[in-house]
Amino acid sequence: MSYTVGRSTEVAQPGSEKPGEKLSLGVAARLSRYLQVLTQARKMGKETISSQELADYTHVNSTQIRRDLSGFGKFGKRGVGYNVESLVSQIRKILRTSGQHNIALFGAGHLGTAIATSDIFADHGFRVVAVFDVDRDKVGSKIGPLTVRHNSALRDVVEDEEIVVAVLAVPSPAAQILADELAEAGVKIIFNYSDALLQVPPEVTVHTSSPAVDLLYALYFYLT
Amino acid sequence: MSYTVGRSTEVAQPGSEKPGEKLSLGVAARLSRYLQVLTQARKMGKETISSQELADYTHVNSTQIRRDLSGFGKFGKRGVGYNVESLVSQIRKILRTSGQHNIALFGAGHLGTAIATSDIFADHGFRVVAVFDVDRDKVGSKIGPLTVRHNSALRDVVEDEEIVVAVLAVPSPAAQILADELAEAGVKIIFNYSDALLQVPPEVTVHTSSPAVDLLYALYFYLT
DNA sequence: TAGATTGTTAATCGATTAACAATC
DNA sequence: TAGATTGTTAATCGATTAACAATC
Repeated sequence: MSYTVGRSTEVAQPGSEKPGEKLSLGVAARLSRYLQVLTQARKMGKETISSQELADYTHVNSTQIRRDLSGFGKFGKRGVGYNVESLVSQIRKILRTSGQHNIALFGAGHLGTAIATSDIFADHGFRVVAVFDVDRDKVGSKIGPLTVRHNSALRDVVEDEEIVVAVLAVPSPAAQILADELAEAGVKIIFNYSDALLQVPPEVTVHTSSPAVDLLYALYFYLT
Repeated sequence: MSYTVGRSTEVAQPGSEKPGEKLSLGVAARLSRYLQVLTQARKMGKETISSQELADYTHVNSTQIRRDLSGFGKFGKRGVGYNVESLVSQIRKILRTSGQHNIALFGAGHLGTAIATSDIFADHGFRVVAVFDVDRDKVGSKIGPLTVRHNSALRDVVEDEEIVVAVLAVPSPAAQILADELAEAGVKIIFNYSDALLQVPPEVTVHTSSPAVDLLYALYFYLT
């Protein structure tokens, strides 16, 4: 941790987040959120967007949005707003996620099929390159352009395709075993759709999807 | 809505979040997060949990967790931790979401089927009471115990079942039309799985699921 | 008792916001 | 030019954390 040095010697530049420094959790979370709305807006053919519009969709204060963005450069045009297309690529650059990322999907049931055939991941530069299942009846069948493989091929595929992200759409009892194998194989991020509480080594990050909890949160603000 | 009264007459008690006051966004979000982990832990048969364990799973600082909780009462036992079962019900009480809530699901495709047959919602007190689709081939078929109905029955069902929450697992082009009808029918919370940017009246809250954006966020911290 | 973990304090740090000049 | 919206300041507020006594 050496930012004491960075701080003291650094001269603040006009648009001045220090490029070497990690974004704070809050900033990274908000930038991701802007990106979500911008991607949707782009898909709907919107060309420019104001900080106020972004605020309406994200529920983040408009001043904060302008502040977050202006830390990295002057992306907007006064009196007009931000160009959607260019802001998308700027934020992706800031989040260092401009490239394509290969992901492996586990579980070829309803949820797995829904994920593999939707473009929610594709829109953000993620490509599902392999689908796995343990059910011999499913192995060999097709989901879109992909052929379902057996879990036992996991290790090879993760290596060959340089897979960093795995998505688990499997029943809870299967999730922990799979998490162990994935960590072992070198996967760094596990996106968990099951309700298992996964134990993983420190270098692996687990993100558990929990729509019901998001709903509880929304419901609280409706009820009060 | 009568908490103005509650506010002015209230005297701050020892563990003293004023019961009449709304939680801040941050506190409500964190409490929801604890609830998620606690629910998983309970399912796995865990009886007590320490603030440190909760911190490991939620990535929230353990001091903050103790602080958040102690604002509402003394729920823990020194030297032991928190009782999982009782903490779940305490937090649900604080979030005022102890009851059962009926939800309507739109879209009987792969995603809709996955949602209807999983217990991710049921575990948190949400019950899917109706599934809708526009496809005449699907209408009348069964998903678990539920019969798929045509969207045209929306209004009646929302009224009869007092539905406040709708989940949209439909293609993007259908989402906005549905959102309009739902707002009209009195639904207050729309959980959107499509990538449409929904316009709704101010009394309606939209929450758009975006796993890819969550992944981008996780990826940023892996890459840096 | 000894060890563990809570509840709480006090100090710091970062997030948030209103306001407005700059400028498209 | 007139209207709109950004970029930025300055002031406030709430979140975060380390530390430790209380106590199970």
